[in-house]
Amino acid sequence: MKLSGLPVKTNKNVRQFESKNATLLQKAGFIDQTMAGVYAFLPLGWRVLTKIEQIVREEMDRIGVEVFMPAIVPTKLWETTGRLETVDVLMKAVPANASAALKNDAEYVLSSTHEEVVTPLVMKFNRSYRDFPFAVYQIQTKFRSEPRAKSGLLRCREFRMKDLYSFHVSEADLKKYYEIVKKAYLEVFRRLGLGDDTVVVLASGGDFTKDYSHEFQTRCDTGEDTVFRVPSSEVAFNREVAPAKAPPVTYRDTDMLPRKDVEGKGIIGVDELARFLKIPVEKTTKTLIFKADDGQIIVAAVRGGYDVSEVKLAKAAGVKSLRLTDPETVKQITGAQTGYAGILNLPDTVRVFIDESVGNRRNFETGANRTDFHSTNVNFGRDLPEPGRFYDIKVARPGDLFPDTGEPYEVFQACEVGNIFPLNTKFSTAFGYLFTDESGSTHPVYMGSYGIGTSRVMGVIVEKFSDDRGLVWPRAVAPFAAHLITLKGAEKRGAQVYRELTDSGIEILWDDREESAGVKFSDADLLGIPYRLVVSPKTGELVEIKLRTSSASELLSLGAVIKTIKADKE
RNA sequence: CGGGGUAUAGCGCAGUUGGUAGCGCGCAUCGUUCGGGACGAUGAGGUCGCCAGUUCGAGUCUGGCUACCCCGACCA
Repeated sequence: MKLSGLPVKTNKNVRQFESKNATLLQKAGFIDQTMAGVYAFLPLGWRVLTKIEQIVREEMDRIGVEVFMPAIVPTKLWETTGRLETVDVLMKAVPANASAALKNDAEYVLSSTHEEVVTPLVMKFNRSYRDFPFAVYQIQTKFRSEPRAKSGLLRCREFRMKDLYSFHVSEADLKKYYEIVKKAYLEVFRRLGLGDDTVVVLASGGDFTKDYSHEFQTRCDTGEDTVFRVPSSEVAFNREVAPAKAPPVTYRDTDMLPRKDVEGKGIIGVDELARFLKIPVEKTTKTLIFKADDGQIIVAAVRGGYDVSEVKLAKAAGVKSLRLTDPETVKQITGAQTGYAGILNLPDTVRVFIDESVGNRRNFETGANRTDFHSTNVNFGRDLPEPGRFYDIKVARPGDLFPDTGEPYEVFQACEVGNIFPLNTKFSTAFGYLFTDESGSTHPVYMGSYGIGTSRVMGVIVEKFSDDRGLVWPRAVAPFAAHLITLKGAEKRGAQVYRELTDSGIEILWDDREESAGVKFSDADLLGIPYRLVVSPKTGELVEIKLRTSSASELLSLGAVIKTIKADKE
């Protein structure tokens, strides 16, 4: 392809965004922002995305069959599963004006995922145990009304995703296939050049399952997830579910001191409180009061500096969901206004969950359950009974220990590039998808769903591989294998080299513009194509070849250049 | 959803106490350059986000809205 033919130019002066991918991809003319979280893919960007998706397609074709489902679907399907009301990023398409409404006043869901489409689809055809297992996948545009789109391609409202759905007669068969998908995904990320930095992470199963789901997380400082990896094993957790043991407190109190109730009006929040009481934060206790979906009141306490994990707390309490209670309920339960809740003198009617980080401390602080007052030098066994058991209901933080082995976690930021879910029978039950077994009786179908965010992967690759001069594409996803620059005085030779390279099957981008050498070189760096070839009056019958990742170039014959580039293919 | 910032030429930005709008890049024409974002000359290009208001007069002041960017997500 000739660069002069591209209807897109690089832009020397684009705005600096926080994320490299947003800045560089726009500077190099790979994408263009239409609105927050919505981008047009320009010729070079589209080629990259297509390459990423082709790799995904090749690996998915080994374990499933490609289909293409609609993006706008009837709201009824989402009513059937109850998710029309619960998925908080779901968007609708509605008539834009009165005359459109007059002709067709229907509302449609803009799909954010396709369980609601694929389940009724495949149940039309597959009802016998003989039809199972099977899996279908698609690569498609998805819509999610993110409250805050950000970081270029990493968090979009409209984005590209590969979604695979599998169907099974038993949970055991689903689990077997689930492991096959896991392997296929790791192969995808290896081929995309992300293999060394992508780990399988245990995450919350959400509504679908009590078990963990699995996320594929790529190390990336711009990523929004925090991964807690156990150094001595392959186990890693998303922060939201990482089991955590707090490190021992660092202050040393040996004797119990007399308990004091200290007036501290308006002192709310552990940092302010610790300063006010002149005690370390780790001596304070944070107490939160929740109401479960079934109405029961749940009091949760963690050591100061920690946050309560609603996911862990809900699991420990055996409830579906939790919400912080309103100030009036707080007052009823603690007898104090919001801000002074503690674990002393709580009524028997509430369930109390005390995190293990609260234990093993002498003379700690807790809210006095009395407006304006905080209790200090509190001790279990004296001021309140030793709890029957301590829980793990805190959000893990760096420095925490993996409870099973006691070793500190390795903690890093990462970006979720893939996610696999055992759906079990949630959707088959909602849609009444039953299969008939050998004996003629019917059972719900077991399902799994598996996603890879292909446009997000493109952003992650930029975050990881770019440098201060521009993009650096791994060979497998680069828009072209080589970038040919012809300098003034070598136009004829350049055209000949271009033709021969093209004929040899190498994907080549030819900068045939009448620009200065400097512009061409810096654009070549910016576009980040793996090989740079230069033909100039100086190179004669030879061609200069240089890797984007290296500063050393060499002069080779055209034949040797072709050989070198071809030999490097994956 | 809460907080902060921004909105002026295709892009990035400046614009003083309110007085009729500017720079750089890019674009067009000509000339000189040509292995690391070259230079000179000339030129085109703007309802200053939208709606109200104050004023003789608003890019500038006031109110409202919208969009974009950043930070934070009920933390007792």
